[in-house]
Amino acid sequence: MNLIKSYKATPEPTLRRLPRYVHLLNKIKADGLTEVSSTFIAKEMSLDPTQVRKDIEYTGVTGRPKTGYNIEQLIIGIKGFLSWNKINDAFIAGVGSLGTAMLGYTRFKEYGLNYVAAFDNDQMKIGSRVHNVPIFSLDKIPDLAKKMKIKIGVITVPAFAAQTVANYMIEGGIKAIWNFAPIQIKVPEKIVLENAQLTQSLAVLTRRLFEID
Amino acid sequence: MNLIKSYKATPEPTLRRLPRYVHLLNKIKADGLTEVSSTFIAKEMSLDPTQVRKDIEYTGVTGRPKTGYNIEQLIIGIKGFLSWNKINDAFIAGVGSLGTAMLGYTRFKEYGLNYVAAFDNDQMKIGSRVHNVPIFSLDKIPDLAKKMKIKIGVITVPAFAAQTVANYMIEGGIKAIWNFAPIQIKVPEKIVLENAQLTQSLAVLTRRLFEID
DNA sequence: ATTGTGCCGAGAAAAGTTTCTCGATATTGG
DNA sequence: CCAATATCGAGAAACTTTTCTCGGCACAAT
Repeated sequence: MNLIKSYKATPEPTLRRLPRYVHLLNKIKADGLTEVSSTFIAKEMSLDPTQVRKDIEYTGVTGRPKTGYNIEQLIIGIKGFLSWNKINDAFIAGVGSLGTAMLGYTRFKEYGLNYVAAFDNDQMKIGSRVHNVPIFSLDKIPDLAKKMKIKIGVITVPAFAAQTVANYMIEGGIKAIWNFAPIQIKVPEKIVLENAQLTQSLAVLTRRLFEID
Repeated sequence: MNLIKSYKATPEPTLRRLPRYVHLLNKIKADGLTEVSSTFIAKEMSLDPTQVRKDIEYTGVTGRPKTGYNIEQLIIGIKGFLSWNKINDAFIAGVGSLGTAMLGYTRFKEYGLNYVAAFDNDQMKIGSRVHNVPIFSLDKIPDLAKKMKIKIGVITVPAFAAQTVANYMIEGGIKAIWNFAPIQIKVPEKIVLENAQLTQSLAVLTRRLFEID
């Protein structure tokens, strides 16, 4: 047993389910309910009730026999566990169609993500604003990231530019990279790299479609 | 690879890694290489070589001792396994910022995904085209899907409209739904539902960022 | 107050996934 | 040709995640 680690890393499947619980909870809260059971959540999401309870256990939220969990408390608990209850300032590199859509997606603030600066190599874009976020040249990333103590960097540039951008971010002290470019980025071990290529999800869809026949 | 094994459902983690192999393989193929080993792939992607071999085994592609896998053959094999080597016509419902970005993302054709029609409730949009794809009213989905024998439906409408759209798609005989709306959709058991909310990926990123401290 | 029911939470079991070990084999260099 | 080496692929082991089982508790109805 590792002494430094007081808690064990949360399983990735659990982390991927937690936001889906939040979505469901927001909805049933809007319907006027205040308490919810693992059984109910499981039925709504086609999961096993025990699995729901185990997932919730990771967040530290506790329920009560017979009644279940307090919805409000559960939402706050999950969001807190994911650091979504505070503002996480972030940089985004690449103001193409995906980058612009990301900047325009105001709901991200519900998840604590706040874009404070965007970066692109297009001279036409540099100096302007998209959805009220200023656009700078890509090579300004290291300096600005250091000054603003940014921890999260989002990469929405084309594949060929992704590694360069990632290097800029790491140089600027960014700790977590959300990579949307369809390429494998190399980062030092201590940097958190989350690949969010749509193709990953598409692969699950198209293969499962094939498997059901 | 025997016949029984090919009927066994592929693990989801494997399916999520396969597209990342394709991205890497495309890159090293462009660099001029023709053969690649599991060791090399593993190093590039920070994985275990055995895991890479097991993943590839699912696709049916075989390698040779000492040299490894033929890159071209491996790309074709993975794509074929994911049904990406043929055109999969799809509908997309919701022509907002995300839907528009999806329609503009021409690379999807590399993955076999071809949008043949888009749907929205905005009267201003209906009848026009976005990225050369015609836009129809949402309630036209069932009829058109039946006529065109569409199997894949993409949902990029706001949460409140997602279930209605999903019902239209199912009514139209669509077999696989790629849901980007931040809500849990209910579908019959035989329908493939893949949730692609960005928040899932964001949750992994923000929690891991917290855990490294 | 008592009983019945639904649910949480802990621990065990089962299933699934990743990693380890090793034999066989293709290729390279002496 | 032969030895050295890198790699695949199969099976076993280790690890992780999911599912099962059950004891205890809160609440509701009798």
